[in-house]
Amino acid sequence: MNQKELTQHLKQVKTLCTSQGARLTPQREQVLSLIMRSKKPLTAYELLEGMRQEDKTPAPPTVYRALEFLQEQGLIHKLESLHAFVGCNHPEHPHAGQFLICTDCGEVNEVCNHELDKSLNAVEKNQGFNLQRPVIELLGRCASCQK
Amino acid sequence: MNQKELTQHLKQVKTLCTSQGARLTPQREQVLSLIMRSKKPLTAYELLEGMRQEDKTPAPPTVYRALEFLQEQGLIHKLESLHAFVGCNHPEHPHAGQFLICTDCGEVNEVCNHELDKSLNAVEKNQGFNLQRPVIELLGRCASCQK
DNA sequence: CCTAGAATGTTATAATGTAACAATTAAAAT
DNA sequence: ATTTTAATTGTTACATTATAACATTCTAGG
Repeated sequence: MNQKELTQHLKQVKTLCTSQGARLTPQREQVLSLIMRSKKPLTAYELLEGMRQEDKTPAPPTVYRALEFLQEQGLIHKLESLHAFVGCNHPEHPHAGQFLICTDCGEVNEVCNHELDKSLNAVEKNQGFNLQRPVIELLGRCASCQK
Repeated sequence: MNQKELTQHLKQVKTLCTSQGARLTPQREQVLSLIMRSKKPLTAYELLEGMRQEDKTPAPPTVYRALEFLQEQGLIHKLESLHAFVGCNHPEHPHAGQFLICTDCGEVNEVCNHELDKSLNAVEKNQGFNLQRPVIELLGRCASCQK
C-alpha cells in the first residue's frame, strides 16, 4: 500500500474506530501504518525495529499491546504459521481471513472464498461446534514462483 | 488412545515406516507414543518433560528432531495456533488435517470435510496457487463446552 | 570388519511472547 | 475547573518456543 492509499485507509479506519468507541492512538496508528505499508507480513520484532527512534526501540509489550488492539478492531490479521501480521483491507465488515502464503517469495494474498465459508459453516453445524476464530493459511507456491 | 490401541497403532506405523525406508527409532517411537497417548495436544517442552529420565531431560533439539521426522512421515500434525502437536489417526493415507480446537477444554478433533477440500482445490485453481500445506484450525467452543 | 551416512548429544543462543507493576495521559464525573 | 477514574504507555524481568553449529555415536551396507 502506497502513501496515498494509506492516508485514505487511515481516514476510513479512524471513522471506524470512533464509531466503535475505540481510540486509534498515535502509537497504534504507527504500528498499523508500518503493517499496511509493508509488502510482506511483519513480525512483532520487525515492527519494533520499525518503531525505532534515535537508537531506541520500545520494549516488546508496547508493540504486542498495539497488535492486540488492532486485531480486536479487525484492522490486522495474525498469520499463525509465520508469527507475523498483515493488514486487513476490508475492516469495514469484520471477517476472518483466508490466506495464500507463498513459501518462496513470502507474498501473502488474502482471499475470500464463499464456498470455503459455507464448508466451515457446515462443519460447525455437523459437529455442534461454535466457531470463533478460523485459521485458514494455505502455504505453497504462488503463480509467479512456479515458473 | 489407550495402551491397547497404541500398541496396535505402533505396529501399523512400523510397517508403514519400513515400507518408506524410514527408521522409527526408540526415541522417535517414544515421542510418538507420548503424543498418541495424550488426550490433549502437547508442546515440544511438554514432550521433553515426558521424556525425562531420572531428573534428566534431553536438550530441545532432541525432541524437535523427532517431531520433524514424525511430521515428515505424516504421523503427527502440528497445530500452529497452539504450538503443539497431535497424533494422526490415519497415517496410512497422507492428508493435511482440519482441526476443531476447543478454546475452553482444549480438546482437539480432527475432521475431514470433503466439501472443504473441494473449496481448497477451487481456490488453488482460481489463483494458480500450488498448495503444499493447508493450515486449517478452527478455534471455538466444542459442543460439550457450550452447555 | 570398515566406512559412510544417519541419528543423537551438547552447548549456546535466537526468536517470540507475557506477567507484573509503575507512571502517565485522557475521559468522565462532580 | 478540579477531581477521580479508567485507559494507555513505560519498564523490568522473565517465560516459552525454536534453531544453529559442531561433536559423538550408532547402524546399515559394502
